Amino acid sequence: MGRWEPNARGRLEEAAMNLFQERGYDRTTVEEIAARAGLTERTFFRYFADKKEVLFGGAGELRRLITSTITDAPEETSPLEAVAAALDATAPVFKERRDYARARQGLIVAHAELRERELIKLADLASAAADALRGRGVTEPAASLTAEAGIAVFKVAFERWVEDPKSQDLSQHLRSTLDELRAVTASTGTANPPQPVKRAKAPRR
Amino acid sequence: MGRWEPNARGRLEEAAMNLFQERGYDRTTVEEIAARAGLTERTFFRYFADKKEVLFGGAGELRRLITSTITDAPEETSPLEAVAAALDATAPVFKERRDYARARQGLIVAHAELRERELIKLADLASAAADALRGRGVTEPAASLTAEAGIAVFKVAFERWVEDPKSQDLSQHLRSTLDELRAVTASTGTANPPQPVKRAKAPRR
DNA sequence: GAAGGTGATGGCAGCAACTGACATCAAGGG
DNA sequence: CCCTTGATGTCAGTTGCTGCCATCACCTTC
Repeated sequence: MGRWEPNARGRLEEAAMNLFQERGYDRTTVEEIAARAGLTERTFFRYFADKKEVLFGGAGELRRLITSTITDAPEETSPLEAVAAALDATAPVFKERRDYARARQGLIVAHAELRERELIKLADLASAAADALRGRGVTEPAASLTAEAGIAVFKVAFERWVEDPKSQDLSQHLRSTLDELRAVTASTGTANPPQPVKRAKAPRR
Repeated sequence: MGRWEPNARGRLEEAAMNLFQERGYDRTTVEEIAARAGLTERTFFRYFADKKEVLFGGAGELRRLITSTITDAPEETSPLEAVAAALDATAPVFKERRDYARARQGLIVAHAELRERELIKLADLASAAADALRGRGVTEPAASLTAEAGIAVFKVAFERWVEDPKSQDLSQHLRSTLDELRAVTASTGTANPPQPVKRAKAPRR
């Protein structure tokens, strides 16, 4: 297959992660990553579309997990429950690599460019979930909304999980956050006329 | 103030938008933008952190609008309602520039880098909304979740508004989408006492 | 009204991310 | 043993972006 050692992609990912932690993300050059992996810069860009992408290798796996979980859910499962089950299905992936996930998240929150990439990956997961819901017959406004709401739950729950000093399970965070979403949306809902809110004055920031 | 013509920032934004539509985003160079605005590349980067940012000049205004609307909402207003009012407060901003908003959105959906930027701007709005909610005494899991859910509503509603051939108001889209969110989250819960859900459907489309 | 300060702009050099075109090498098949 | 194939290397070039310093317009101040 390859020319030299196998698993070039994995070597690049590992070299990148190590270098990012040693010198920081932006003081690490792609050439250095490639060199540590025993490859060249050009080869790096054959495996990853750009420098950021080397930190998001698992996105495809998550997408498949979510899609299949929603698709395979029992027919009577409600859309939101199906999405919740899909998010829960991803929990083990993170549980096994909690340290890696933490280190990675530390990098992401510290670099706006990486946060952007993370957000588009999450949006992609939402899109995949919406597709899967439509495959179950959920009609359009509801499908996208349920998927987006699910991702919102995931974002909040994941953040709390990473910050959680005691290793409470991600699944538990997901469940309680979902309950919180239900509570927050269930309250004084007027399905009909949301009266125009009178704003006081110009933003005095 | 300036050296020559005033409003360098505005000239750069306009030149950029025009060039993006003429040649496309990635076949337009920053040097060309600056030249059309009668400036140099170096000056462009004094006004905008990077090439993408020239399309997101209004973000600060939106942020202030959302923050002040939530802060100034009557005390008895529920968190979700306050967020909904804040989103609604942004509608006029888009209404006045519907054509610009459409053209801009066309560029954004066509370029992943711009979608990333848009997502982080939305996340920033969510963060601002969460801050404002906390300022009203909303405790933490709820504040972030309500803000994120609100942004999810905004994303879906805005998308539908842009695609809407007949110019239905963004406010209307926001309202119906919020109702849809309530409907979708209200159904068969887990920990919560699931109340029998009888809900009129939001406008089906 | 001449001197000096200030803020915006230009000019230039340079780095690093990324790309296209082409050469080269390892491995397997016929 | 040659030839195909896929992964890798090499090289040149573009572009986004930054640091540093000079320059210019405008304003203040004496």
